[in-house]
Amino acid sequence: MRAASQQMDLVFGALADPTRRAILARLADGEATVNELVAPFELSQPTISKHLKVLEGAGLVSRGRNAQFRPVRLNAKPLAEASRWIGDYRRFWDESLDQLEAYVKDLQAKGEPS
Amino acid sequence: MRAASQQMDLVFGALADPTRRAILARLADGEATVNELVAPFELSQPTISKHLKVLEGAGLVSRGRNAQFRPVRLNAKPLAEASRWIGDYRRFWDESLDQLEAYVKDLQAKGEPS
DNA sequence: CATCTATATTGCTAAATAGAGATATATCAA
DNA sequence: TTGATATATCTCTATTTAGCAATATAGATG
Repeated sequence: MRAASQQMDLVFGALADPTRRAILARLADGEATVNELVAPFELSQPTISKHLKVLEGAGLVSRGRNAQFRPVRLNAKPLAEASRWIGDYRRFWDESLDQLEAYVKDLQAKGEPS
Repeated sequence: MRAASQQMDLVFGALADPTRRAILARLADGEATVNELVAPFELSQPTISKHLKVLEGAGLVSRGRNAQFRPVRLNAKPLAEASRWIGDYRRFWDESLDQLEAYVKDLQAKGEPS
């Protein structure tokens, strides 16, 4: 099994490209053929196929078979891991520092809240 | 102002490297000097400095000044954006397939385009 | 079979990246 | 001032990446 950290490298690396994020956004509306994914971009078909390979390597899409089509569908599971990783930093952004300090003091004073 | 999409390229690109993720994890415990960040790795100081530049370019860390030290501290705000982006896909992983299908059917019943 | 369509693969180039060692700069301390 | 420490910058190399055009393959259809 691939180390979790390597998997994160692949997932975040895949998300680092705007074309690939746009492909995922498109796939959120349902599966698509490669040509359907090529259409909105001014990029060649081989280039999109390469992006799809990166997404597939990260586990973010999977491919089917339907005659000469290889429909692409979203597989969001790896995003759950990525979300969890980022979530560990939530306390650093969703409260101002003062509020965070107050919150921590409140925790210490009262015990476990929601 | 930098386009939001470019900012995401930088943030996800920064997170795609395990050394940089480890640096952020370390900074969650408080600010650190460059040498303190070098110590846990078998990487040279210039290499860590380069990673810090990438993190700074993504807005994920900021630098202070204290004598000859340039303390590095976490700036998690850009992670909020990244989290929001990923969050748009939450419904694809935090519900069972049956529930997802029900959700899609519900959308279709309400006339939401696919 | 011949051909058309969908997609993958190959081979290339240019640019970006991670890493190193050497050296420069800035500040402190004696 | 001299030297020590912290960090940045320069220059180089190897690897990876995004992109393209050309070509190969797989399946449908005339």
